[in-house]
Amino acid sequence: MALKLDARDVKILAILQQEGRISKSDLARRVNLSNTPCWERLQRLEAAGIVRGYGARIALELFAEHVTVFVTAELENHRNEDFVRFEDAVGREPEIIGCWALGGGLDYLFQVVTRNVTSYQSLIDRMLESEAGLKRYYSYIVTKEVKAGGAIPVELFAGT
Amino acid sequence: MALKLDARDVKILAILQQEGRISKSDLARRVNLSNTPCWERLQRLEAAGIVRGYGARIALELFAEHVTVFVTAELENHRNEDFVRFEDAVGREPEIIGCWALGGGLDYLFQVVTRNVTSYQSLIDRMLESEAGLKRYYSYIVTKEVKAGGAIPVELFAGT
DNA sequence: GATGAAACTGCTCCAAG
DNA sequence: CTTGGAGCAGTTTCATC
Repeated sequence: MALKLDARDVKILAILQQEGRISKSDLARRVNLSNTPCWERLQRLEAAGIVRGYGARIALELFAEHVTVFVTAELENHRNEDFVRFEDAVGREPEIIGCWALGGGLDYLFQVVTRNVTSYQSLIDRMLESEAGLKRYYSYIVTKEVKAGGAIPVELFAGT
Repeated sequence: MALKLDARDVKILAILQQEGRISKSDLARRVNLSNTPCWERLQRLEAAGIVRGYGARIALELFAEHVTVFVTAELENHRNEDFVRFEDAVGREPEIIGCWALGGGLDYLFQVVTRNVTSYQSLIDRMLESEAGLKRYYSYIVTKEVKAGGAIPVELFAGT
């Protein structure tokens, strides 16, 4: 690991995950530090890339019909270049908002957010016709988001 | 849908998803608006709950060993109260950072971030022994995050 | 919608303990 | 690590076009 974090650093991360636009003086108060050292800690965390950036959480359901689909994928071949090609294809599709390589029988799981099942099917057709190397896939349509944007439980990793 | 958004609102959302801590005057410049009307739009978006909040993106891999696991779950029973009980159990576990109800044969998919496979197994044991109603599950260990924290492609939903 | 400005709050850096 | 503060930048509200 690049950096050793103490409990205060971890608390800073936990707060920022939930309240990314908190003012730095409020943040300092929340971790029982004065302004300056808290600011320096945050600088270090950002410089080290541990805080990768900040983003707004958007409630898409409030202004647009859409579908979320999880897809398990198996590739035709399993040479290194096949994985690279598939991952490039995934990177080029903005509707694929997450993708994970898996151990075991399946190669990948990815998450699609798109307008409707028709546009979902277009995406899959594009993946099949391109050189992505997708062999078999299975689609799981999401009917309800039970828990989303759940923060990483950074507290679990304090002092590791 | 609660609110009608025009192309500028959507652009504001797209920018805020990626740069949640951008200053409001910079944001105004980016959408070719002056300070005041841009600020009013953002107020409306936040008040309507479309901007749900802001959060830092954390690079956990830079400071802690951890495992990510996706789990498909099937419940013992399928009465309304069974779903409620399971979803409550999910809500109580901070290591479960995402959970989606699925159409088709499987009931749920959820995502776990935890220290190691031992702590993952503890979580599953806890779910099995509790009244969550978990019958069958399958674990997919993540070996690589190919694409994560991918923003919702809000541009797709402009003018809907 | 644009502009300009006033009053305020917060940020960044620095000095001194 | 603390406090205090100087100078600056960003925020929010207002009045005017």
